[in-house]
Amino acid sequence: MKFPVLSRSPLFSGLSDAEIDGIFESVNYRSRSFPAGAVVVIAGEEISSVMIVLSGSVRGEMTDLTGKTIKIEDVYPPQALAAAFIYGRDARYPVNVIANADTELLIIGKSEFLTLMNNDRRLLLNYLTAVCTRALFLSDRLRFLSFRTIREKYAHYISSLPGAISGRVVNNRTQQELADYFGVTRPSLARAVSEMESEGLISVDRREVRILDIRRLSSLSGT
Amino acid sequence: MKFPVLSRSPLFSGLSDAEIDGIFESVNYRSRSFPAGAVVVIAGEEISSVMIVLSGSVRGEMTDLTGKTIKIEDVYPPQALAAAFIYGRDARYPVNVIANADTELLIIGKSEFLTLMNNDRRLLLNYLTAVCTRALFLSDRLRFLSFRTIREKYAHYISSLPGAISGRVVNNRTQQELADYFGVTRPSLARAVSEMESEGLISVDRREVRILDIRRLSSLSGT
DNA sequence: TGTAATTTGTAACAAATGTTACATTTCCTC
DNA sequence: GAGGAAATGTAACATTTGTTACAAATTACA
Repeated sequence: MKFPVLSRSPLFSGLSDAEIDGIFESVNYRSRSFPAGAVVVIAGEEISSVMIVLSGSVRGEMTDLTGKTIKIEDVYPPQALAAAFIYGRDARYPVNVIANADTELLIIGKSEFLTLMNNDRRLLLNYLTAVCTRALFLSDRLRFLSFRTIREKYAHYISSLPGAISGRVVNNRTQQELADYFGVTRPSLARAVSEMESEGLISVDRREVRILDIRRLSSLSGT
Repeated sequence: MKFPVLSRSPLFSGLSDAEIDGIFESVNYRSRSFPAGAVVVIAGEEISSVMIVLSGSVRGEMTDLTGKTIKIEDVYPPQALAAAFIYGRDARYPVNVIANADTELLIIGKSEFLTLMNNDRRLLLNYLTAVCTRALFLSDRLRFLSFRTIREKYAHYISSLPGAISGRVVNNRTQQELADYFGVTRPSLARAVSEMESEGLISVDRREVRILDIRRLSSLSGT
């Protein structure tokens, strides 16, 4: 295979190795190597192609006006860069992308990739699944972040777990995980939960949470 | 035309009326009418088709455990319901959907619609553009909501406006709009901005904001 | 089963934001 | 230019969350 790593890429899932190879016979592509530390793309640059990490890894980084940087996330093979944004209106990279190590990228033009999807229904569905799943994820995160108080977030979270109607749910996340998910600190979450418990809204035993006062609990998550 | 309203749908943009009609000759679809107040879908229901509002309108609504509802948004013709979520893994409607008035919906199966996109590159690009643009929007909102303080949000917002490097930007939003965008109250935003001004970080004159102390301003938006 | 690592509970204080209310300024339209 | 609407500035106080620190409980696993 030309790019063996692609056989475990969700984008090419369902395609045989031979089929993947076949694609790269017919399509225009190029690969580029970047030494460790090299700038791959600059934030604000137009997204004109699909870029897939073949080896090494890259990181997304934000730069403020003084040049200080904040790392956002790492991208490893065989993931694509900013996959969910590619075909957006005036799509631009939201962050700088820097090579963590010696890295090789596979680059396919947007329009070329569109043709590929047009020709292979599986590829199309794979990409659509990736983008839509990302939108679902972002939308879900947004919902929790837009609740004002921690009580609201927690009430909503508990209410959305399976079994909420029966009044008994199982929460399989640690306080820390949940706090990160909500975008708050762990002690603040613990305090909010413990207050709700002492007010008789819920009762918590390990991972099991019982909903004692549905009405008051709900009046938190709905305003 | 069978569904004249579709000619001004972004999803069918670039297609002639005759072409749109042609599509509905060949594809399996159905339309359903709902009287005002009828439940169109229930939150959690699997998304199995593309649903486009042809006439009337529907609203997304969340229900808490006691049955109290919160309106999320209205969907008018010729918009589709939960368009960005359709092909997501285990995609389900995030909210209840209720008809505001007598409403007619055009319903096309997911797989049927996939075939349509497979057969028409313009349709495919239109849909991809819609989904990716939505992902960009959600990601942008998320960025601002995940900054802890209002100062951070504001500093980041100002820094992202064109002209920030020159130290002089134009903010075309009202305080109220910006406060909503940040998910905070207007007086709180006003206070934060006025404090930053009195500390010599920025100076504000109407819509023009001057960045006076880049270093300290940046130390806010990056941690 | 015992021990170390992880997770949770809690407290006191600081910081940030929300709430409410009202005065002032700017903008729009006639 | 006058008048009303919209937007902004500001203040006092309540509420919420963050921060830091430490003890207790639980879990993982040797």
